[in-house]
Amino acid sequence: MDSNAGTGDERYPARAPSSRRRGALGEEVVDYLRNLILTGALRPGQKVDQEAVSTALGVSRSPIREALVVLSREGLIELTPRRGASVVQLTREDIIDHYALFAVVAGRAAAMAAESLDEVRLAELRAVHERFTVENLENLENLQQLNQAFHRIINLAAPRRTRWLLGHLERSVPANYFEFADGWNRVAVDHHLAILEAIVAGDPERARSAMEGHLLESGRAAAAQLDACGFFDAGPDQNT
Amino acid sequence: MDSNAGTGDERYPARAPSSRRRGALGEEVVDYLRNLILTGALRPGQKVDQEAVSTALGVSRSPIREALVVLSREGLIELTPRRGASVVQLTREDIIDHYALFAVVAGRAAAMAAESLDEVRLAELRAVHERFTVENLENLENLQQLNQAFHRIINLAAPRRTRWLLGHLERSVPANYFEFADGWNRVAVDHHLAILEAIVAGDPERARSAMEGHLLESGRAAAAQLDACGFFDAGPDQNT
DNA sequence: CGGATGAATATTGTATTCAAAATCCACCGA
DNA sequence: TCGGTGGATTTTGAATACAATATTCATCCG
Repeated sequence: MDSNAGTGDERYPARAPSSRRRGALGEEVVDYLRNLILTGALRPGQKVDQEAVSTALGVSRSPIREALVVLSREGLIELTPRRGASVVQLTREDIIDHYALFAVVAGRAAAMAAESLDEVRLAELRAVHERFTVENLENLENLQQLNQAFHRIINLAAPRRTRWLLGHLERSVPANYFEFADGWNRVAVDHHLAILEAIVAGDPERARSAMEGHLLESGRAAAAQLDACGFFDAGPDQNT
Repeated sequence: MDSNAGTGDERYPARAPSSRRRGALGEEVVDYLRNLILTGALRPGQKVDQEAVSTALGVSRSPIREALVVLSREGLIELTPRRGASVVQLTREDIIDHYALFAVVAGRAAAMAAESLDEVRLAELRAVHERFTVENLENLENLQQLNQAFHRIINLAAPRRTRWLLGHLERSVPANYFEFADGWNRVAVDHHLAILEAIVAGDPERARSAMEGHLLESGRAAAAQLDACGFFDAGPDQNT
């Protein structure tokens, strides 16, 4: 079977202890596992072995368990008492639904932005959009950052709880990993422009529907991407 | 006085080890702490002492820590590395905002219910509403259960991710503890009726707006109740 | 030959221990 | 008197230890 008998496990790529300060080890593990799940490295249905993750990251099981609890709350893994954690099978419907939720919540934020953004923020928004427009389409890293910046400025107009929820919705879905492949950014630029104009015009309803449309489209795009990657059809791994 | 003299801490009421099976101690603690926070027993800003909770519940600190992580994700406490957990100060705006989010998400569920509920579910919904209408107004326990049942049936029409989010939104807010005081149930009955009729009529948009209106009103009612209880104005406790 | 049985093993959930950091407090000097 | 300083104490975050439950696998019985 395995050559690295006992400790190593190639399902869980090892990682340097990381420079992150003590006190956030749990968060570290959350990010690590979330990545593995959302990129498909951990197949749906597959069991998450605490010991294996522990040795892979070189930390004890305590932070691992913390991370598993968090991820179960995010809906990425299922935690069955005494039987451990297993990766949840995300379906196409889940993704579409998730983006639909994202749409209504972000729509709310956009509407508020149209009502309350001051000139400074508007200028920032314009600037970010401008850079987004001219950015080299190959530079995915940058595109993602600019996209996030655009949305973050808008979300600032929303009250605390809404911002909090948007943060959660943003993190717990494969989006970022695939969204900008293909010609999606072309479309996104148009969408962003429509949103920007509605906000500048101070028209809450138009901003809302522009944002909603944008995210519903994003959902379809993400689902298509994931589909192409075989994210869905690869049936649940039976190493339960 | 408590038997555990010396170690006991009256801020954290002791509790029987509970019959809950091993494997869910963390959840137990989550519920325990959430109750203390949402009922105002733990004041905003107050630090949560792991050791005290641990001895109060008679469990080790491991499940306590798990619970704290969960509650921080729910936005009820703030977790600062190396400095522990403290109760978040929920403002009136937070409550209103929270219900507004609840409104748009539940509105989505209601719209879907109007489109897809079958006769069996509709009958259930009618039955629950009927009981809700005639229930003795003094019996808060029952009213809450019927209210939840009503909403649960509707939410069943929504896809998985939406149901998941609704569950979270429902739990992490003081609502249940105060919502039905005063004459609120009178109003709720009317709202529910409007929602029910829209769903029966198969009119998604009407169902959505009825549900949204209901929850926005609920938010105002909850905020008013909490206000009357001094939930907001009692400034942050400085036992940081 | 197939399925039940039960000991051996592995993995989990919880408790306990340990080291680092933060907090507290008495003492000192200005 | 007041504020700063240094060490004792407390409290946290992580590692380890331990007990209970699941899982595995070889054996036995039909």
